[in-house]
Amino acid sequence: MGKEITSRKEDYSQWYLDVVKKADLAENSDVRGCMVIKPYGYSIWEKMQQALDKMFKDTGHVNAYFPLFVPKSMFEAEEKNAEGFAKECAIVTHYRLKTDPNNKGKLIVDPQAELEEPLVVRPTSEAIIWSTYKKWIQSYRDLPILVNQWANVVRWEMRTRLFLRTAEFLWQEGHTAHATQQEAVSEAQQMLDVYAEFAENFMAMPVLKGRKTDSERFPGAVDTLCIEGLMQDGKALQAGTSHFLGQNFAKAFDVQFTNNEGKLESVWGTSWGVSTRLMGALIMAHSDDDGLIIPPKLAPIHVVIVPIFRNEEELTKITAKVDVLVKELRALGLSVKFDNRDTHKPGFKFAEYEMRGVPVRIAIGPRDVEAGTVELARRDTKEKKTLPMTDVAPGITALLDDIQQNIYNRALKFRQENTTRVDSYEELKRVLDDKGGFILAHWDGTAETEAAIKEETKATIRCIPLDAPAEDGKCVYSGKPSNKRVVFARAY
RNA sequence: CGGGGUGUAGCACAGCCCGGUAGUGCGCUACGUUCGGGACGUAGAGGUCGGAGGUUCGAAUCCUCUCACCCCGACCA
Repeated sequence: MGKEITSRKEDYSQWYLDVVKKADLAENSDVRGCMVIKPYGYSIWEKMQQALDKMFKDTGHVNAYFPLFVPKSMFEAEEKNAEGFAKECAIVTHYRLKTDPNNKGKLIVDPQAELEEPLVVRPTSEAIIWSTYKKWIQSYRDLPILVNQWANVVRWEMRTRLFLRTAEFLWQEGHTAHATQQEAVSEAQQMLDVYAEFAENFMAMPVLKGRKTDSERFPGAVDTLCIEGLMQDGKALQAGTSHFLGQNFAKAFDVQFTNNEGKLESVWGTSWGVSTRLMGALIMAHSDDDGLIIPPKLAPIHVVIVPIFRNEEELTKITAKVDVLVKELRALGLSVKFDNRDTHKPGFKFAEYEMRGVPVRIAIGPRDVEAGTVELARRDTKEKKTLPMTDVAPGITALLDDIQQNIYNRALKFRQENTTRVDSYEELKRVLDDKGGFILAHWDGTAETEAAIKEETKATIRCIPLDAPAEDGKCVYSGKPSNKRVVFARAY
């Protein structure tokens, strides 16, 4: 993979969109900046949701749902948060249309129906949720609150890109409230770990866990943790964030509780989220020129069976064999599709399922029926082999595990090969232009240096890795002392 | 908001410079031959050429206005 794709970096954008289209995942909507997620794309997102939701439940969280609309005054309460999102908010100002007296059949906004107070379409839900938590929390006995919501949010970006940045997107946002700082800090850390585990185990995408710099921090947070993935064109992608909010939102929304000594204290909070952007990450981390490659753990279809037949009779014979196999595979908990359409030829189907990234394909024709065999092909390596039909079910679990592992290993190898340590600004610039990828360099810790490098190179500090070993060095830009390396990259 | 571009069939486009009443490929429909890696043939269906106005005997084509979308910047925890 990697090689062919990175050699055409300039075409990567188009290549990405091609994969989205070929795999039938999504398309641009007629609505500006918005996306239609097609059934197949959505089925992959559902698999992600299911896996994540289980992990949230396993760590003690429950789901709830809060309103789409946030009154402006409520939105403003946490100043930094409001300021950070102000530039990209959609606002509802009216609640009624009326027929246009000057233009038959058309409608106009009824000027008489202006809202007393405009409603912000949530770009994130801290405001509405913390204003609700105020009502839910009186005592330390009410804590912690560990709530997640699956929702859509709207951020009016100037430029959008399918999955990676759309005006409206689907996500989950966890919002927790705690009695102590320590507990909230641990929660933020825990959820970052959950995200990293999801990315690596399910998406087969290695990620760096780190901390954002001041300038990249979530507005209103005390600390923003993130996972950063590396895409095949050498650009970084922020794949998830987990914020320690301190008492900022509790103070802004006056959320206090009485502790077990009878004293009033402000609540500590966290929030964390991942979005349909993960679909973009999945595509850019694994796809090849033939389309998408889905890790088995997220594949809506694990195995597709394509019959090869010339007439009804042959199909009947094949179907009899396939029925047995399908039963065996489903008994193992796998999702199996038998594509017996007579409207498309086998070659067409082969290509179609490859574009869609189905991990395993089984072809069975008259020859196989005679010999009691099938042809089995794996999507990740394109390897094909013929084996006795009775061997399929016993070996399939190991095969899927192997595919999952192989995809991960490739991505990890790619990241390792595209992670570079540099000790000078010249080197940093050169690596950025020649190769891209993650660049480990010393930084003096100032926002000025960070901004200057961003201005000059378009590279940002993706994160300060949590596991960065202490190492004395000099900032590549200013020459001032630094005690560890941070990760620079150009990013999506 | 700056710079550039495009609107013609479901999709991708040609035609516009030089005005004469719309075409190609894919897709779609029917029939036949095909079917172990994206089939082929034949016959069809499908378009007020983004919108409004103007010039002209005649406008997809020229002029004016307008709307929409795309790309590059700015923006994007």
